[in-house]
Amino acid sequence: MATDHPAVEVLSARDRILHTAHDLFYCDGIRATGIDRVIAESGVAKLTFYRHFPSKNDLVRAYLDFRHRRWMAWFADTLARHGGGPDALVPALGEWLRDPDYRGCAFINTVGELAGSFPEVIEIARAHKAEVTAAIAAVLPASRKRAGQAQAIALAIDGAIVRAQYDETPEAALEALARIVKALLKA
Amino acid sequence: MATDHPAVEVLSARDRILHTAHDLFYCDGIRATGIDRVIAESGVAKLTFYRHFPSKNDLVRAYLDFRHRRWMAWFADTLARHGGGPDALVPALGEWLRDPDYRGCAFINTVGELAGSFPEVIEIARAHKAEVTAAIAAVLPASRKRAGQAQAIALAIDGAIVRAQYDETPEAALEALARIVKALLKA
DNA sequence: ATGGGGGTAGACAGACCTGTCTACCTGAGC
DNA sequence: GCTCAGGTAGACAGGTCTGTCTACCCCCAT
Repeated sequence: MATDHPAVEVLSARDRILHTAHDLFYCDGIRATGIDRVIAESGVAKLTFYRHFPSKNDLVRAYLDFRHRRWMAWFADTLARHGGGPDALVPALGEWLRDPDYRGCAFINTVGELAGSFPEVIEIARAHKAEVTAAIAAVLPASRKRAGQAQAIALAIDGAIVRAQYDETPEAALEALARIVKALLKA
Repeated sequence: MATDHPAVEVLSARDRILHTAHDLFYCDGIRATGIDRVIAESGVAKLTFYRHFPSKNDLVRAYLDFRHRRWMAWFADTLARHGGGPDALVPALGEWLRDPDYRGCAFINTVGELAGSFPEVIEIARAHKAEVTAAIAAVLPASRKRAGQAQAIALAIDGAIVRAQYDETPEAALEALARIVKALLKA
């Protein structure tokens, strides 16, 4: 998930805010990150910030949208790099889970944090996961069971994502995930 | 997960605080719940609160410990009610995921919310999940593969827990979980 | 009967939160 | 040359957060 962006100076104010917010929200959590900090670290004036994002919730929406695009592109690319078949799934995920900046799934974390006060994030997460499931289905062999298999693998991936967040290393999660994928595709 | 407690009046101040904090933390999130609200809703004086829990993090620790005991007891009981074998797993989980007050796993949510500022919750979550995995292993048939199967099922359960949090109903998650459990135990 | 442990009520400090507002600057297009 | 869109800097309001502190009270065991 290391996606290099162009040097900060060439980005528009809006993009600088969005990149900064992404990094802070993903790493520290949304509630833990004050608007003031986003403003300070993106090197923008307060008025400029509020012109682009009238409220913090607008920024949260933009953050999740940005994250969604970036993650889907990374996922498609990484699956392709690993051959684009069913065997690409676990190694591709492994790259992410082993990233030192890994902090879990932005959507799962945001739902856990904000669903109570900002329920719209639930729908956003559901839409994201539906696209992930479709991307998984696309690498599975065509068969009557493909949709069900993709659902089950997507669920197991969510489990691996969460487990890698509190285990000391992601290896056990990857091993369990591999076992599940293998059992599902054999059945 | 509906565990009825004795009438509020007979509880000690500490227990009243703990029950109130549990309900608010679990339902609304920890950061979203101010100490003042816990104090007001548990009907206790501020000084009393701070005598029992010198800081909010102490309350968080107590909340997770309380939740852990309550959940493990509920899980053991519910597995037993469903026959205590491998086939008890999905129906037992189903009872939880279908509970109208269901809001996901307290430990997963807390890690997502607080890991950045209070890393101790990661260890607490890991210890909780290790006990859950042991409880799962206890209902599986003895075999060379039992430990690995229990790990994989525990991971799939985490996935189902998360998925049921953002899906409109938990049924798809339960179906996918059942498919995974079946495939793993056949293999 | 009296001393003290544990409780109540609530003011207060100081930090941080989101969001508004004023005043000024700069550079590109007309 | 002037206008104006879009930027900067930062004071300010009003709320909420955690945590401290004073002052009082009540019940029970010594």
